[in-house]
Amino acid sequence: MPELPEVEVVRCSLAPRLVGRRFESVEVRSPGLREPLDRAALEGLAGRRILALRRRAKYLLIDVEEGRTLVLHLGMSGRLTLAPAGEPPALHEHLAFRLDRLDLPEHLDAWREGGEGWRLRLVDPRRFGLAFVLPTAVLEGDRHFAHLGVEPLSEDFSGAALRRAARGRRGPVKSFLMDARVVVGVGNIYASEALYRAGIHPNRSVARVAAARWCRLAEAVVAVLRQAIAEGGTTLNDFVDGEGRGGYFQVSLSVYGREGEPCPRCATPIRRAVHAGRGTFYCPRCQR
DNA sequence: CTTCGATCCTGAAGGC
DNA sequence: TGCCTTCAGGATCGAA
Repeated sequence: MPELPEVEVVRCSLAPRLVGRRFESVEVRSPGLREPLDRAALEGLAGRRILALRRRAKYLLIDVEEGRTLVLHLGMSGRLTLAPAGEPPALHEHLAFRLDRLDLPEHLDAWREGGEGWRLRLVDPRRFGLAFVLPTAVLEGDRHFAHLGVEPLSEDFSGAALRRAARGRRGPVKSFLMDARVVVGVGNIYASEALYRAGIHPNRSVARVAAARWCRLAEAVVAVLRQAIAEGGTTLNDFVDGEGRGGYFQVSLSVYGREGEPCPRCATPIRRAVHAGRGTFYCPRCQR
């Protein structure tokens, strides 16, 4: 489900409601997701105040007091949302973090609704997600992060950076764009969309992409990701932000999921192919 | 070293 | 209506 824009949308929606509060208690309701859950480490977050919400690649990072960071990954089907503390657990609710209550004037205290406070919960039917705790200071050295490439919305990302990373490599440019060692956060939806915007055929070998086209591709990646964030992410099936609201970018998708529909630019029917087992959508006329 | 395919899991959708 | 197959936004591992 979530690629970079969706994780960013979750982060932005939750940050104002989480930063400054404490995890009052932590409930670990499943033995594991993609990896076993460290019950003691997660429960050890109880009582700590939330300092910041950050993102690295598709990981959401929740920094808490005393130098710890809760790392969450939503996998394919994960949802991270707020719910009233008294609401019964959802199906596949693997983690629940009960939040403390802010001492606000009553007319400002939305948290007072229901009288029981709120909880942050991770629901993930397919259990492809991750949840673990790391010391904040050594986060980047962890095996989940050590190999990751450049952030596409950072200043370090450019056509030149892509071209450099492509040196000595082969294979289709679509697989290259989805390789987290090259650039992070670009998943199956936005890889198709960025290649369409750049006019590059997904099957083109990385060895045959000219310098100017690497620049167009980098610009297309940034434009697609920024627009998707602005539109609240892509809700194809089940993506929602921290408040349970869906996104709108699915309306703006040019090719993804549109096999047989006319290309927005030239009306040629959109085609579907498969790269590394994943569906790829493209216009055979606009993309070369 | 890279690249590809299989794999973890549930649920939605489509064919019959 | 119901049963069966196929496919899905990610990331890792082993094989070649």
